[in-house]
Amino acid sequence: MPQLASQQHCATAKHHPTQNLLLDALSTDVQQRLFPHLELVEMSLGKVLYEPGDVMRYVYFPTDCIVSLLYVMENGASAEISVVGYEGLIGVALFMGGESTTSRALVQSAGFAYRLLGQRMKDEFGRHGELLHLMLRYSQALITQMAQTAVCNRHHSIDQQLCRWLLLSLDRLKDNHLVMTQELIANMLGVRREGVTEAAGRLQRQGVIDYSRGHIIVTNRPKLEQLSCECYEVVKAETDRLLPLKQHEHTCKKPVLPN
Amino acid sequence: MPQLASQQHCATAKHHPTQNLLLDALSTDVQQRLFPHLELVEMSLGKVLYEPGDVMRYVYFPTDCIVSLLYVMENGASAEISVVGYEGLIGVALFMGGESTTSRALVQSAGFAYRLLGQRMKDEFGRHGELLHLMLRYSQALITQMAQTAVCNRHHSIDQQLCRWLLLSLDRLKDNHLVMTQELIANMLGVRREGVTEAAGRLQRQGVIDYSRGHIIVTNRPKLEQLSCECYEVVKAETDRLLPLKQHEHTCKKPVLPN
DNA sequence: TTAACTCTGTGCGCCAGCGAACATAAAATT
DNA sequence: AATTTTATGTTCGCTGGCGCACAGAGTTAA
Repeated sequence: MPQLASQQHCATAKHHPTQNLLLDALSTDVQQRLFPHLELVEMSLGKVLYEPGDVMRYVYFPTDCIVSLLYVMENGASAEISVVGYEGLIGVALFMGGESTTSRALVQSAGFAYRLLGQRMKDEFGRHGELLHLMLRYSQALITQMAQTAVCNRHHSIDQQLCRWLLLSLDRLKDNHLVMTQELIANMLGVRREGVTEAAGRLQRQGVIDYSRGHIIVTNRPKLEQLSCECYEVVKAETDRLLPLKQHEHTCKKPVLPN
Repeated sequence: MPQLASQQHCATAKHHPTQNLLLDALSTDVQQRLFPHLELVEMSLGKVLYEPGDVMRYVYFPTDCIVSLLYVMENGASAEISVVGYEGLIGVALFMGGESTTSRALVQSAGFAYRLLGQRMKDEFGRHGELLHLMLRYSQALITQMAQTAVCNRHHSIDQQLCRWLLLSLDRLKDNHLVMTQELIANMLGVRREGVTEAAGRLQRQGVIDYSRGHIIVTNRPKLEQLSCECYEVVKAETDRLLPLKQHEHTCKKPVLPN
């Protein structure tokens, strides 16, 4: 009964490594070697994957969660450096060689991820480099995102940055629905909560988003993109260039996508 | 006459690849394969190594110049993402796999660098990976610098940022003397020229620096470090951790170094 | 139902940094 | 020596974002 088997497969395949774009982009050869070593883990909101200086043991490949890399200053204030979802991985420091970073990795939107022992990944690098080259390209995309975050922090208004941030998050979610308080967004952007309240209020009045108590729904994505600064588009374009694998429509995504 | 030979060596070795810390850190084995392919090039102030999107052919290993990686926005405003001197290289995108970046590389302080054809570098990667691993570690240090730039742009005053910037530049120079107009510093920091004038004035009055028409001399480095935000120290500490090779005192450097 | 708590809204005074306009002063050019 | 160019200094009004304080309003717990 292949039909039933298939169904069963579908059931267990509610989670599958290929839901992560990087894992999906690998050749079946590499996949077959690697996938047996992947471990599905639940990523609950607020979970800390690593703290600054922690020696990382695993790299994480999100399937449907979002993780923020953020830096926490001495006085406790914080700023998000970059954001990672099903298109990427957490833990580049493991193969970059540093083993740890100065930032903290925090689950920003709950879901799941596959994790892989750092050593296994390095072992695979030795084989013939396909995995390594993919990881490096992803790293460059991440670098681009960090660079643009720096630019955005310097030059753009909270309103623009909120738009950028919403778009980045949206791209990593299945639908237009974001579970996130203004307080948390403020932490990510490194601004006051009140600033986010005002910016969000303006977006609401313009009919771009709908929100209440920790739930944000984007109702007009084209407008959101228009209101955002160039930073979102720069990062997106460069990421697409570096990792031309995004065809794979994540799930039932984007009822309101342009182009 | 080894004495004379040594002298002569010194003369031609006014420029030598090992003046770059990364090249210096390689095993003699790798050095012997690589150095013959290095080409000494002059890096004049304002020279552009690459523009956003340019396909890079060479990687550059500075010996005594400083290069800024900066992003130029649609409206022409700019922001420095990171800064590279004799401790690093320009062109990580070449081996990361992207071949190009969204940023521009601009010579900020004139001097020299050795350049290497990208393909040669990749060829060496295949041999046994020592070069690759070093490059990756450096890349992570660069990532740290970018991340911290983002944080700094968000949270710190122009005064603090100027201190950070001066320290970063100073670390890459032979002496305490910086050739740089306030206008250019403003471009790097992504702020107004007037803002830099005021901040520099305050530093001058505090006896930390001495400047006039494009020349800045740091007279009290400890004070400068004290006035800087944490960002400088974070980057420095992490870079030292990732690349423990800096022993090699560049030249006649740091008459006013603490610790 | 009441009470405690969490999330959002709003108003205040404050200040860093902006943009613009202009002043001085030190090179560089003639 | 006179003139132009380049670098720095200063002022002024404006505004975005900050810190603070507090007021609803929705949610959860008792």
